[in-house]
Amino acid sequence: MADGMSSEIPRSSSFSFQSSVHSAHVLRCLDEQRRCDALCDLTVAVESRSFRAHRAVLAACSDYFQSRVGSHASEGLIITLPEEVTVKGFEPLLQFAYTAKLLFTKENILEIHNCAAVLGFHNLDKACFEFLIPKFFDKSRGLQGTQRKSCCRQKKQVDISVGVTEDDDHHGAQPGAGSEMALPQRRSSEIQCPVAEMSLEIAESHGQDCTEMDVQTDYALPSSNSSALQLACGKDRLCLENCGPQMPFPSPALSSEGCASPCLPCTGGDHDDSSVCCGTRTEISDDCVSEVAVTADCLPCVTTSSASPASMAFRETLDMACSQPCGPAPPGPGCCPVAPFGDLDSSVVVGGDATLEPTGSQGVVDIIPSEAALPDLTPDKPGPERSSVEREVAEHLAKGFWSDLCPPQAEPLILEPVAQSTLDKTTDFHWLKHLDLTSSTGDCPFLRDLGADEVQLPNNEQGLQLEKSPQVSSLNSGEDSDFDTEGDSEPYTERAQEVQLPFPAEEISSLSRNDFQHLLKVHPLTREQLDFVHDIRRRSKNRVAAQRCRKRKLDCIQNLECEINKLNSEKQKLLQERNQLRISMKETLQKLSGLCQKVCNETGLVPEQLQPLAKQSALDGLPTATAGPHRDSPEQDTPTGFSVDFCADEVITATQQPAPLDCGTDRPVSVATSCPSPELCDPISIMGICLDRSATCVTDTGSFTPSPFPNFK
DNA sequence: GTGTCGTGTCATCAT
DNA sequence: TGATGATGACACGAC
Repeated sequence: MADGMSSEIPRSSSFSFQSSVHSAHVLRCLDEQRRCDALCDLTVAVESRSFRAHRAVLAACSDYFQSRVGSHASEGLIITLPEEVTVKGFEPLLQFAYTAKLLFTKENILEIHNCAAVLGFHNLDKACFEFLIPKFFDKSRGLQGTQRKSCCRQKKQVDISVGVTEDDDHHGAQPGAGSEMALPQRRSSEIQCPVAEMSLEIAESHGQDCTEMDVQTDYALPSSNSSALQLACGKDRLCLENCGPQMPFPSPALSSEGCASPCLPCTGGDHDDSSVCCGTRTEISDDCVSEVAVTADCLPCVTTSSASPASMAFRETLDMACSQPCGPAPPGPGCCPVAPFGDLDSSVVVGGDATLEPTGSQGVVDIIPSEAALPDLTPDKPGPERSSVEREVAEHLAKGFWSDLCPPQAEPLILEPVAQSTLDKTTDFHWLKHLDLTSSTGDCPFLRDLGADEVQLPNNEQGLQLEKSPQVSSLNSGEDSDFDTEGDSEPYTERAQEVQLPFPAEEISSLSRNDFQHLLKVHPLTREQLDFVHDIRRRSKNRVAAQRCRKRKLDCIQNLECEINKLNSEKQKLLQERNQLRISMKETLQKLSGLCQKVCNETGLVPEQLQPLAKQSALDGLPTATAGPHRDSPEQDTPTGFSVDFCADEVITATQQPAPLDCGTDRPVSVATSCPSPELCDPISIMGICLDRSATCVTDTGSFTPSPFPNFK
């Protein structure tokens, strides 16, 4: 952790894990190929440098590239990036596209951010600025007893409750004391919090003084790698404002407790003066004089309250990004998987060598998803079908955020003794128990993104009452609800009434395993009731599993279709390349033929006489660049005499190809392309080939080898 | 009437 | 050993 931090998204399902491993492997291979310039079909020109890459990779994670390469099928595509994109900012993004790891430091973080905005790296905001930061705060849950304040109050400053680091062990050991007590020590220490770094960068860019850095947050952010960040953020005051005024809260409890996601998409409503829709608001100080708002998703929306040149420039950059087409990215803006390939384990490495120098100006950085920029997230536009991968990621995001944002103590469950003790062991989304989602499950941005609106939570009117914490583990399947349709629930309800269940039938399938067992313990059931309960539960689980399975199948089919298209385009490109090589070879042979004829005319020799001459020249030690190891083998003493094995062993020799070379087949291509370079080849031998073959080659316009894949054209 | 599609259910296997 | 998830197969209803 000398200069970076990393965070990975945990995987909760075997499918997701396997996919991530596969994706990671594929990406590693692609990255290797990119470094070797293998199969690269795209050249990206940035400033004075050029980067070779695979268009599919870049298009997969960048709206800009998707729009650019989508309409270009020609080979050798060269994309010159806008001036706003710098090498400094683009190179980490390119690495991010292949490795899902973003390496950035204080020096280049803003450039990366700008480039990401311009290029539409819609994953970065979620992967880094929205996802990583809360993850860093994970261990701050240890101080849940400390101060928690509403994030939706008018004054958006709440003291952060982080402190697991050694530093905070000293300063934050006082429960309830909050971070304010430790602020003096924190301010002068090194900062490694990326948000704080960004804020400082912006503040410094404004060239204004900031005598006090207030780092405040509204909640304890989750973090899996928090030491350095906590050290940093614990030394600053970071305000992560997450609740927009139009963000309805699931319950009054949540409203008061400040439960929201840092990347909540806009659900509609007007934007008030704060422009805080549902993004992450990083407030450095109260008296900041400038605000820079950046959308959390691919399309930034800038609201600048000052005319600071730096902020204006930043805004212009982001405005340009706004103009970039988001493209028909499958997940759509704002709902992209965290990693470029969605299922990849998203690791974001944060360079942490920055030092907090409280000399910057006051600045407010709002990371706000604009409503206009998130059309797909509006309720009236449900958007495309979410893949299981996206669902997994969103669930993780939701789990990571909401579980921390909604403290368990806020709404204790009736089943609390068992549920809480086994909370971490279960695989269901028990974290949702801490939420009061009775108002609308769509209030969770991640789940709403997945169509969780369709989930109807149990409406307990009898039996066991879980008034404020209904079980919604059925959200595990997203929109799949065990009783999502009245037609399905009626038979259960009727049957439940028949067997006189002491609790709602809905809970049978909605409860987690431990809760369910506890429920059975609490309510002694008859054999009939027990059978019914188990049957309901089994079928419900299986129904959900079947839905997931089918979704996965569809996703696989879609992925395969994309793969086929990709391979098709790749094949077309290779065919064109081969055709050009053939044309080039023909031209070369024609030139050689002409030269040979000229030599013959001048010397009065016939072409056949040149063959022994060439042979003798070679045997006499006439310089040939790459004489093959078996050059002196008697096999070369053939009537044709001229060998092309000087290029490489794998090159087909003339003796091994007694039949006349047909330029319309792969053989000439093999000869031509196997030769490292013309100057490395024996010109006399080439001339011999030319003499032997030119008659048949020069008139051939070339023909393609029949494809082994008839459908791939 | 028939084919297709979506969905639920069962059986089976793996974890 | 039981619970759970994944998945193939089948049935059924809607269109």
